[in-house]
Amino acid sequence: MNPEQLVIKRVKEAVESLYGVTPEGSLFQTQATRREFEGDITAVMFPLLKISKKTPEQTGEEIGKFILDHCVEIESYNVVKGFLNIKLSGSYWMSVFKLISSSDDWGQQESSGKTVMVEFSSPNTNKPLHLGHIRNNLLGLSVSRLLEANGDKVIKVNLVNDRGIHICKSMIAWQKSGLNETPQSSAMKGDHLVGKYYVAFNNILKEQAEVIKKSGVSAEEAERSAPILKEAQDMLVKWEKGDKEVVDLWRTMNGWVYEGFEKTYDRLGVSFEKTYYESQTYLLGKALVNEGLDKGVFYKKEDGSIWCDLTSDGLDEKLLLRSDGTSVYMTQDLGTAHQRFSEYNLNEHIYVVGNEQNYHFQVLKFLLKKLGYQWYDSIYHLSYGMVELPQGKMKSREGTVVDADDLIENMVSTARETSMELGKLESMNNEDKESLYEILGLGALKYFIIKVDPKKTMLFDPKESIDFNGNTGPFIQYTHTRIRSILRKAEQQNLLAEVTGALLNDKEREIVKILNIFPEKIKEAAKEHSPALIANYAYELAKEFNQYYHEVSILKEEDNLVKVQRLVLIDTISKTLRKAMGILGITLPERM
RNA sequence: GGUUCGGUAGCUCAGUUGGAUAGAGCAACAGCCUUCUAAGCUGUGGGUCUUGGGUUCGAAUCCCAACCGAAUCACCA
Repeated sequence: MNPEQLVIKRVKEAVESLYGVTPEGSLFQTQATRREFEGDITAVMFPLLKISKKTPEQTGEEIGKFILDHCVEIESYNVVKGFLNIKLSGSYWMSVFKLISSSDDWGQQESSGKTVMVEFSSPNTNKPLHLGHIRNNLLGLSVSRLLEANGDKVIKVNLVNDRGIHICKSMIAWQKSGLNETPQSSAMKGDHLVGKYYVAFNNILKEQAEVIKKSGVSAEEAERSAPILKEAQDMLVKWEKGDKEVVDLWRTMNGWVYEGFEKTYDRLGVSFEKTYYESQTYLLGKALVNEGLDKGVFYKKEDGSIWCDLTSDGLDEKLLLRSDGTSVYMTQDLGTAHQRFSEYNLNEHIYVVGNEQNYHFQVLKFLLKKLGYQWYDSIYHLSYGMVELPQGKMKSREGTVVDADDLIENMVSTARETSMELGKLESMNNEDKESLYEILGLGALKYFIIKVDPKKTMLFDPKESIDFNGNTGPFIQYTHTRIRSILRKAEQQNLLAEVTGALLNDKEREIVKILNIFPEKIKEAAKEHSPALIANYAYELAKEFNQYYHEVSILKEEDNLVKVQRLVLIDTISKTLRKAMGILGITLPERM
């Protein structure tokens, strides 16, 4: 039984026996005892005063004495103001320790029977991934793993925006260059090559607009009437008609982008069970709109466009089909949601999408509700904040966008430099070294981003991100290597790790307490959809171990029973760290 | 203007059923390596938890209002 549950049960028994009443459960409140006081669990007396009709101190004393006399699990108690601090017995904690250390996958929850779809990444195919996408991908990945740890079946999906005017822009610029560049001929990663032409398009557009502006029209009007934009629009029309030449080029250039994305995904450790392409889904949803029209929840304007009036819900009117009958973004999202809920038996559908689309998802849920689909409430928009730089927002026009591949490369280089400075890897071959730098660089990047609450706008300071000290991924990785190093030496000495029942000291007891809350932490984090909670947990555990490491010696401990039991403890810590960091997609190395 | 989300140490962030003297990291300063890996540990300084009301035995946390900041409210996606 959990310490909290145990204490609540015992306090309840005490209240019943002492005061002859059975109060409602909400009156029993516990919390972990603060460090400055002696004890493990603290029962709060204030809510019980109306029953005891005594002062907080007297109530605490009476209940404390009662449970001390009647329960073997309680070792001692003390009362401070209205707080009854209860210290549980060594044998109680020993039984907890045995339970945890004997688990082969501590923290993992049993199957919930739930199926959850997580959509994330969702890139456009006209330019490479940037820092914002990294936050999206890391969140999607870690939330997926978190839910799996929580016992859910997770289906990771990607919805690639592979069609539209933006990709036509890259195509036009590529055609106009006449260079026939390919990733092979240019030795560029495919997504970067296509991105280069997207930039080229915008440069030509700007030039043309400048010229037109001289004839006295506004800057906006000038851009709109630039010939190259017309060409892109014409190309989109051709694409929609299935023009062979255009479609072929579109396929080729998108193919380059996918090859490039694949490399970035691989490096990040991101994968999907299924990838959807907008070119195949953008017509979905029209039937649903007609359905809504029939049901009278949507309406048609004189020009033929179809809308939904959400003003009574505090929102605006929303367009669902254009007057020419073509669909908009929302139409497609209605369609894909419907398709997915029909195809899979989903208990939840999570969309990892930036908070600039909060309104969109709010509307989406209202529309589905109006259409009468019960599952509208199973949609969860995991809305995350923007990533800002010290100089402010990333702006592609000002060239302040942090490219994903560059960033990863920088982090790995920093790991390489730091490792070489410290010089602890002489015995390692080059291949192993390189893969270690990869693990460290990516660990630093991932942890840096995941540790902050998803919904908060976060600041990405490059200087801070390459600091591998303090609350960072490499700190936790380092902690792990320390443990592994001890365990390797223990193996060489043929020491058998074993729970011997040797008395746990204060620090060890503290560590067992932290290990013990890991399953709860996973449940809580899953409920909140927040991998950040797991990151903070891993940090707390790692910090606790490092203090322990400095306090006691493990291999030099003279009492063999204590020594071999400590090996079990640190092994359990290392496994728990691996589990926690594994949820975040971070690998813990054997040495560094 | 409407909607949504934020405001905690110089900086970046924890603090989630309301609980004791609000915690970490970075930066600054002072210590600790013939020792199981110093990417570590210990200590010092640093706070009107944006402001003002309210509820409560008790509020960073809940309610109301104001202020500041972000996003969004397209026949774009």
